[in-house]
Amino acid sequence: MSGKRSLIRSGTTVDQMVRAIGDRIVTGYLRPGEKLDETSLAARFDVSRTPVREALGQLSAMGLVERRPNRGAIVAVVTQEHLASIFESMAELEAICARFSAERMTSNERRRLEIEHQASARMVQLGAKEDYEYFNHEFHSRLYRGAHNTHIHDLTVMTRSRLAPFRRAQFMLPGRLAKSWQEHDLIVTAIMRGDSVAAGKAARDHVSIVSEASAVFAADDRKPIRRDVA
Amino acid sequence: MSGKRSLIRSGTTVDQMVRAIGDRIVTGYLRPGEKLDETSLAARFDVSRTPVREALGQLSAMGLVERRPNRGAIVAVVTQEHLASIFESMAELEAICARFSAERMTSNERRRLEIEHQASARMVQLGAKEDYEYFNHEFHSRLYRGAHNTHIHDLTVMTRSRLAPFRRAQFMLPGRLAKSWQEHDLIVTAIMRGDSVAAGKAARDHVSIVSEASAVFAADDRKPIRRDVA
DNA sequence: CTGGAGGCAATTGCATGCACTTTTTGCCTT
DNA sequence: AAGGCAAAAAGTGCATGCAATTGCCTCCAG
Repeated sequence: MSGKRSLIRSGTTVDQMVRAIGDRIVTGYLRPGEKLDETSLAARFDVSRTPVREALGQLSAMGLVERRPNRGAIVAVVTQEHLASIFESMAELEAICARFSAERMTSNERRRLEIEHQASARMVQLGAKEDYEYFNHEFHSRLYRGAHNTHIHDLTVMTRSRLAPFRRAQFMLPGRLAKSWQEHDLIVTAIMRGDSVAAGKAARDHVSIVSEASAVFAADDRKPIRRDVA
Repeated sequence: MSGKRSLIRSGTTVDQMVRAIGDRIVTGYLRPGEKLDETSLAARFDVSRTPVREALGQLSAMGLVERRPNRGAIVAVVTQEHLASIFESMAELEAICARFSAERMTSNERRRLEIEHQASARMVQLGAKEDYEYFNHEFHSRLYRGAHNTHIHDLTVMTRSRLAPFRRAQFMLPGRLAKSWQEHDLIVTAIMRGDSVAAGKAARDHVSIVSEASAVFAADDRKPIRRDVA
């Protein structure tokens, strides 16, 4: 190989591959079921097959990629049933995070949560889906961190990444933006008054609704269209 | 390299390495902090460095191994704080599994759970720690499966494997065996009568107690003794 | 036309080689 | 004797090569 691959940020080549391929899966650019050819990927990213292979192995360990011995790797394909189980897990995990957050967030964390949440109200008014999506992501991350439990945090983030391809389109549903904000509001209120039970319930309900909203789109998502790899 | 490595069961070489190294970590044969030298491991298992590298990468993705770029891999070392967070997560996960189990187990599953649980009472009477440990493991696995949620199952099993090195010695504590059985009994009873709330609480409490029991030994566990790799 | 056997191309799996980074060792200076 | 520096040793990271497996295509028999 020749030219030093530029762009893509630091870390070892393997890490870059994990991020690069993982991103493409999580963002839905690579569809479930799509073939991940080592040679093409290597060529596409201008590296040898070795780091690509290692990356695929790690992604497989994370559940984003499915590997059939001697038969190549594909983007993990989840059955409707498995997807439901992930969503349900997500609801429970978020409930735990919210519950712990209500009990453990520092006053600083509570303040920030409230402020950012209020700020996101503006995005709703403007109907700025993209921006709200960002706020939404941040909002949930705050809950995960606010639980002050590293392992739960990791599990939750991991689970969220597995859902990412399926929940992307959720804010396309009319009125979903405002509803989402109101659901967040319930969570925030509960957390602010330290009501862990209410916070947990609100968070669980929130995810359940997202789950249903996403199910609408999941139906469309089962044509593993073959597109150029990258 | 020469002789076909025999023994260790099938799958690709990488999978074998993942299992072999993972087992040694989970069973405590390799201690947290211990260096995992690619070359030695490769020599020990009579394979080249490549599959060992891939295995280490996957184990790292699973959290069992820690990888410092250019500086080798070590068995993941968890701080007392992180360990506590894993135990706490475990308690929550088990609570979820027990709760779902109470709601969803088939009558067959309930029957088997009860039967095996009663059978394990005999191990307690005999003080057969090893045997009880096996029953214990099975018991919890039943709960995980009984939840009828693949993803929760996976998360829970994963989390359990991370705790394995630290909870090995729990049954060494005098009287722990009988106490453990009684705690199981609470869980079983609640599940049998479909009381999900009680089942969840009983499971959470059970793990919390194990957590404390293990903490006693965790203190001893911080001499990352260097022993021969395998 | 269907089903299957055989061979070929494509792709994976593992081994090896080389470059680069980190760590160690031994010498020199203060 | 302690500290620092430099060169060597060790070990990781990636590329490449080769054997083995799979999947496909063709061709032939029924």
